[in-house]
Amino acid sequence: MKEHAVTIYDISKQAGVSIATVSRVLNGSDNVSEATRQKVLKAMEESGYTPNAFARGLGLNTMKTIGIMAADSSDPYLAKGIYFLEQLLRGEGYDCLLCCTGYSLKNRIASMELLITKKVDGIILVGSNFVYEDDADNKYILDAAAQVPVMLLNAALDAPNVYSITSDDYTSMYNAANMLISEGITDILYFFNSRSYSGRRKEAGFRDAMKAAGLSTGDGTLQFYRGNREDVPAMADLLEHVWDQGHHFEAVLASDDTLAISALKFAVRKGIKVPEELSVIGYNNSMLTACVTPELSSIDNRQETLCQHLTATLMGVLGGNEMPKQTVFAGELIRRGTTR
Amino acid sequence: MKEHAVTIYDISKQAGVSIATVSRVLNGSDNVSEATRQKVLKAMEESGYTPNAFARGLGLNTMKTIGIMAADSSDPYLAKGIYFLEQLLRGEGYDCLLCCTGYSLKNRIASMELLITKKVDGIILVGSNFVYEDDADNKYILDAAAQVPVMLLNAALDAPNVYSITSDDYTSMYNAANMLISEGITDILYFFNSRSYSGRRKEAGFRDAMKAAGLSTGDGTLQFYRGNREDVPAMADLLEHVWDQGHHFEAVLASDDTLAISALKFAVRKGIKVPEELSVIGYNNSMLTACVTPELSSIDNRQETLCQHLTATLMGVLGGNEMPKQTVFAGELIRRGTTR
DNA sequence: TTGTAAGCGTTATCAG
DNA sequence: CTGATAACGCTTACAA
Repeated sequence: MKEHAVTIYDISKQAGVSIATVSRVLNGSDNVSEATRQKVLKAMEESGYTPNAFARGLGLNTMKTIGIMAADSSDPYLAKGIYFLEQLLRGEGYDCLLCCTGYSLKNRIASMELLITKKVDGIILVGSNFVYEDDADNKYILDAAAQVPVMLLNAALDAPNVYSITSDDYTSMYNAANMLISEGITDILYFFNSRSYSGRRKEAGFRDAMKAAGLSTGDGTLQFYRGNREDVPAMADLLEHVWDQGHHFEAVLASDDTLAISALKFAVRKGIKVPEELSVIGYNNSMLTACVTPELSSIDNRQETLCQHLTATLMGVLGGNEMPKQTVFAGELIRRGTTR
Repeated sequence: MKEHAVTIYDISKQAGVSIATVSRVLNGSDNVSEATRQKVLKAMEESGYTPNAFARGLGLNTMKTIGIMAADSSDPYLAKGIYFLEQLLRGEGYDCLLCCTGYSLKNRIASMELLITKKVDGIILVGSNFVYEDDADNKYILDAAAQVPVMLLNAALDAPNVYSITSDDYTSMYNAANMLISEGITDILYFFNSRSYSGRRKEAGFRDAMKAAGLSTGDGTLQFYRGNREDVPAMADLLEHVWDQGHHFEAVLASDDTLAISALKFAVRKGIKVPEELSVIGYNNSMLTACVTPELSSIDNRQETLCQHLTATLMGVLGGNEMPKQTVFAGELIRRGTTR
């Protein structure tokens, strides 16, 4: 199982040329006569030669690899992003080194260093939770950016060699709240589970829409869920608790489809009719929207578009071009059965 | 941004020792006096030295990387597997190169070769869809196994240097069907969307349970869904169509949670009560089970356990130990609200 | 305990 | 168009 691997020397011998020539045909150089090229190609074919990626990496100082970091690659939303990115990058000839970092900063710093050590050509941070509120905590991003370009999917940070691609979460949430308000709904519960960069943008959008309509956002209008991100029943419990405390609401505007799904579960428990008595809007427009009845209205943040743009930008940067530091795409509310 | 990288030579000079010594402290060799070790460590610290991974890879012929292949890393079930594996492998000091191959054999062969070319230390195929019914189609796995160990998560293939870790899908499905039958349910619809290795095992389990009970599995008892794996409404359409054709059923036994969810959607459309008039059982025990009301009964195939075992086995193989070629774990039906 | 020097398999720079 | 030959940065016998 470990025969002596065939190298460029073997090929050069077998084809009766120098290793330089072999290397040339390997890299598609023009300066090779068709005759020799064929000789070399034939030798490669016959001996089943595969160039050694490490040696090549050493020479070229790259192995065409991009590091992808995500808190949890099984989170449906992040998983989609990773999937799109992997496909796109592969199309550009790059492989992806995946790093699931969890949510602890310490872990993230370690992962970042590891990727740098492995000499990836660029790093993509998938998910807004990588950008912290406290600037000091974002130092690890700047440090990495000193070595390789860092791309932020769904988060923004203004720093040298970091590029941000985001959906306009603020406006999306503002518009969604506004739509509810324009239907005469005033008791809106804002349900969220993250204070990440985009989490804060969303929240601001909601608050501003309420303020613009002269509505209060006091006492329990915003509910933060801090438990497990997959535990839908626990989320429903929280809503039930709020309701039982006497805080009734006519709509739930959630920062995530999972939270919105839990509102539906809550409604069933309480016998509240959706959407007649309760409107529900989620975020991310994930496959979960189709899993429930009625189907969930949700804000689509155009992940695939963001990923395409991110990849194109990264390729531009790696190609030595000047690229836009921040790009923002508009989101869109997809209306389904949980809104009137 | 591209200062001449600091190498082992710089350190050796700065510490006043040879590069061999530097290399020794780098690799934690015993044969270094504490005094010199400190000198070297200090030099490294001061100059912010990071060993070049490519050079090291060239010398050691490994970069401690495992290739992970999956059809679609955003499929919730596969995503979970990838997540567990990545965590476990990182714990062992390995990084993961992710390859989303889709379902076409051609693509898979290419991805496989690519991973081999990049000189990964092992390859993990996540998902039973990598093992085809026609043995000739599995040649790409054997070819890869000639170079590096290949691990199969949830699929089995008997070949040199390939190791299979599976859940006993046959028995799980057999038992689930049996449970329904023992409750007096005879009109069971088996709803599936894959003819992969584990897909075939599940189907066989269902068929055998029916046969053992003297029940027929003719005319439409098994329904194959061939559309998009996320399109729940389309799945519900199929069930509705079957029902409207006059084939009524008292239970849906699904090969996947998504399919089971669609049965719930179908039931709501038709006003059929679950579980009183219709029992539903899914497979994978994913987070989807908690998203619906009533919550979905589902078969847990112990992904995390499988992943742990897979990782341990792979580490054993890489360590040169003899390891079991095939391991089977039992699954378990988690009963929730969609079964009586 | 430490140093010298020979790889590891490419790429790239020069001459020819 | 082609061939020597020097990097690339590290590991590892083999000497000392």
